[in-house]
Amino acid sequence: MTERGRPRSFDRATALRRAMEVFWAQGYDGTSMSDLIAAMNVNSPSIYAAFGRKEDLFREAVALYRATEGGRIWGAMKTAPSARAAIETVLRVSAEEFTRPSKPRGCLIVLGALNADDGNETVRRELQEHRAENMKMLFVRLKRGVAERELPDGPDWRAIAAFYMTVQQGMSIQARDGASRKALLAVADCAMAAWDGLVSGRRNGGGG
Amino acid sequence: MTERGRPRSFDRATALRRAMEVFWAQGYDGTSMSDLIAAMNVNSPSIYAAFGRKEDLFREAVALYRATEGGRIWGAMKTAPSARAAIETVLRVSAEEFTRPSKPRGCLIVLGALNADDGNETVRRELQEHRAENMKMLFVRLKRGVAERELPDGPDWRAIAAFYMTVQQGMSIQARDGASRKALLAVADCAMAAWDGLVSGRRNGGGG
DNA sequence: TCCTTTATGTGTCGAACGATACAGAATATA
DNA sequence: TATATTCTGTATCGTTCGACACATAAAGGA
Repeated sequence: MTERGRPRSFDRATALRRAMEVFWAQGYDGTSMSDLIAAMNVNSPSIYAAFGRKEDLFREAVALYRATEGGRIWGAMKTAPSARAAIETVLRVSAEEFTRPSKPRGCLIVLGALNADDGNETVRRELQEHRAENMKMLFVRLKRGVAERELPDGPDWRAIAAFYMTVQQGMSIQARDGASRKALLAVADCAMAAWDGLVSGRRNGGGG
Repeated sequence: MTERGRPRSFDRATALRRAMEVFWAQGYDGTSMSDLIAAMNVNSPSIYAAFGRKEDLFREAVALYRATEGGRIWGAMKTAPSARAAIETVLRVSAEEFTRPSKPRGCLIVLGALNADDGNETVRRELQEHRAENMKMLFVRLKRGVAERELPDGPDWRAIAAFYMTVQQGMSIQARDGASRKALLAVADCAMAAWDGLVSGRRNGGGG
């Protein structure tokens, strides 16, 4: 009852990682089966046998991305000593991951499928749900800070979570456009400059 | 020497506007000639005769977008009474435009062509240049504030311009994901909460 | 009226798309 | 060795893609 039949001639994990990188660089629609065949170095019948349809392969690539890159970015949500440190770390690690040499720039979850096409509606909605989960994670971390008396109860924490999520997502576009790691870290610093004002409830400064 | 030949049976400006909306909603790659034929209510040979290739039509649609939507968003850069007001207005008008009912959500310049495909490299690079122009416009407005003694000379204005550009671009993704107008306006407010700290040179607040 | 010019609708081109049929090769089990 | 099972490479399916040939229709100018 071990493995019957002809053994697989390629390493499934390696092929999946290569597929992930292609999807990451070119998006779901922008990646053709020809691209995958070339990158994975596996012929199409073997791809279909091992991973199912293109949509299934993409889903598995997204899962791998979330387990690796995503883990590096969002891991701080659980390990950081404070809500503020958690958010700052997410932004700073994002800046680093989005500009890692020899890896695609930006985030697969953000850039993978933004526009609705004929056959990508399922995939697009799934990525959208992942983005919503990330924002929720941020919101929950802030509310935890409130519950633990680390943060005050006044501010609109949902709006603040949306703000930092917006910055983190915008960084993907900046990275795609060639922004340097240093530039993205500076953007993260600017975003954190809003923290004190947001926490203290002063939504707008009075400068002019 | 007036118009020779059979007159055009459709209104060119109307057809272009409809093409713009389809590109806006679905992106360059996500929009097929069939989609355009249906939306413009014009057969393909007439489209090619009036606008050239799909790429040319997209370029003209982008120009129309920049002249209309783009003008509403970025017009404040020249009319606002201060650099701060200019940026705040850009963000707030973006929030409104990106969530206008019966129009596609988000920004065509940001969402139109993010991923590299086979034949969209030119289009992608042009949108990227438009995004860079917008950031430069923001930067120039800030430097003008410095030159006019409205703003101090110390801060890293390039980083600050990149920050607000990142927020504005991130708002496109939020809008695509269904964020309400109110939510996006709150994000804009949060971004403006960073202003005083950024201008005064305190990059990070000390909270914790 | 006849000719030139321009636009239209039908139909279709070659290429690329995602997805498989099929026969043969390589393994475990009987 | 024989059989069942699984994977591999070749070749191709039907569809859709962007783009265009062609004949015809509708206008102005001679």
